[in-house]
Amino acid sequence: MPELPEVETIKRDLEKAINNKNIVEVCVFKPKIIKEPDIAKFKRILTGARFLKVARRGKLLILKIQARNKQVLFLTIHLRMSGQLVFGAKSPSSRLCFKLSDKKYLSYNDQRLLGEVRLVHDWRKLKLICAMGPEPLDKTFTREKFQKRIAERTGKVKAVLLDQKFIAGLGNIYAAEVLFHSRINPMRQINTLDNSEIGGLFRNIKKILNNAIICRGTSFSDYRDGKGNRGDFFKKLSVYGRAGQACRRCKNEIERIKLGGRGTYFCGRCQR
DNA sequence: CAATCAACCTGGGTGC
DNA sequence: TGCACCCAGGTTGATT
Repeated sequence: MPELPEVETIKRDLEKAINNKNIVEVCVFKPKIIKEPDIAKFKRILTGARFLKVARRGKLLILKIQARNKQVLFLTIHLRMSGQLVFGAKSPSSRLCFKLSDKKYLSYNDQRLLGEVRLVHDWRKLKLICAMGPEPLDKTFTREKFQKRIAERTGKVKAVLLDQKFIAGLGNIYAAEVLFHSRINPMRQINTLDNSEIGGLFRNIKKILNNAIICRGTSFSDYRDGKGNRGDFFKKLSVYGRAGQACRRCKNEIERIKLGGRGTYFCGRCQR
């Protein structure tokens, strides 16, 4: 479900909502999503702990916490396909729920149970984080670095964009949108891109992710922000989910194919 | 190796 | 109504 703009939106919402609040009670409804061997210990450590900060790396949410014994820990949450982290009321689809000191609830909802919650001393040591590519919106992620990374890769351009080791945070929606705006066919081998195509791809990654954050993400079906609301970027989608509809640029029919097991949308006339 | 596929899950939609 | 598919913002590991 959530890609970088959605996770960033949740991060910003939660930062305002839960910072400096204490956890009064921890309810675990589906232990499966908690990737810790001892659920009782997980609950024990978190009960009475305080939220200090919310951060994001790629699609991973990182909640900095201080336990009762003053030890600093990190609750990491990967929402995968259908996870939601919502502040406010209790939810019937809740899998894990924190009752906070202001009597409100922070609820982790996840219809498909594919999400992962961990409690760690150092989030930087997580395998997922160690393997993760650069943050696309970071100032240190330059066109030169992007070009260099492309030069050492092979395979279809869309598959590379989806690879979190190549770049962190792009998913199926934004990879499709970035390729449309860059006028590159998703099936192109990445080593056939010329300099101007690489430049366009680089600029569009930053531009589209930034625009999507401004719109508070894309709610296609079940994405919700930290307050339980939908995101507005779906109104701006050019290709994702638009199979059979007219290309906004050339009026050709948008195609849908399967690439790397994922639904892939593109305009066969605009994207070469 | 690159590409494909199944697995992890639940639930909504569609067509017979 | 029922049933048998197909689909879904992700990731990983096995196989060809």
